[in-house]
Amino acid sequence: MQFDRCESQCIHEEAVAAVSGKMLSGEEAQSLADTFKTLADPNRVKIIFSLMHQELCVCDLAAVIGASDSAVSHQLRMLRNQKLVKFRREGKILYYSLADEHIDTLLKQGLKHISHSKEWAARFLEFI
Amino acid sequence: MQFDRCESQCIHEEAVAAVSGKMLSGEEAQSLADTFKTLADPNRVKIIFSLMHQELCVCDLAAVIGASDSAVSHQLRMLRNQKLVKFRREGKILYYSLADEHIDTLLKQGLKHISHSKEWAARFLEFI
DNA sequence: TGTTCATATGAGCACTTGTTCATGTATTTA
DNA sequence: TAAATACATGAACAAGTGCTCATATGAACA
Repeated sequence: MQFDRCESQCIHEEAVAAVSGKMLSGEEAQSLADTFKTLADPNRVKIIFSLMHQELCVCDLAAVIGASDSAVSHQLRMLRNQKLVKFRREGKILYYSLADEHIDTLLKQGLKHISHSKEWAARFLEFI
Repeated sequence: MQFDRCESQCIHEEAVAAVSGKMLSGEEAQSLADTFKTLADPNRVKIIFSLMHQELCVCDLAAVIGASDSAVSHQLRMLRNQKLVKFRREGKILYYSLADEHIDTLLKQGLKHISHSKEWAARFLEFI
């Protein structure tokens, strides 16, 4: 492949070749990164965490996480684009909920990693 | 609680109270966000993905993901700080590997979410 | 129809992120 | 000890993010 593009002398050629053969494409890595990026903000984490318990409208979410309606609406757009949440309309009110159960698992897996270093994380894993 | 801080009129009070009682603190939400933020970059995703297959040194990683040694080193620091990777020294060379098996699961869970909309993701889930 | 309310959206701005480039550090080897 | 190698780090800068504020949309109701 393009070993010549590498600037270093220390390459283990077989290892590099083996892993390169299985590597994600740039676009694939970007998609995965975008998925995690969606959960890479404390307010969005709080939104997902809230919706794990029950569906909520925009201003309920704003009240729960302590942000403005507008800020929450902006974040919800991102969560919608990444298909992490869905909504149903009832008159003027939009009720948001998680798009599927994988989101739930994804957040729990994050908590599981944190529980290695922080005690509080283990507590949440018991109750959700 | 601090319902008076909310700017809206549409609050479902019981729902907000119920969820508020279980809500993550700001610090806790930040820790969770930081965990996901660590995987929110395509080059870091590629690094983790590489290390799922085998341990690699810094310049191997640079060759595999197509970035400079320096860029990779900067990213590895972040992955180290968040305890996603560990390393062992052998002479001048540092061999990096995943810190534990939860990282593996975390990335797979991301792939599982993507596989809802992208076919390629399902293929990776079969082989890793 | 006009008003109100719940939510969405665009512009603008402070802050953050990821890279490059130059330099520093630690280990091996001459 | 001096030079070379593998990696780390700091500064600096372009690009991206998340908020606020002002405005738009769309549904209900008088």
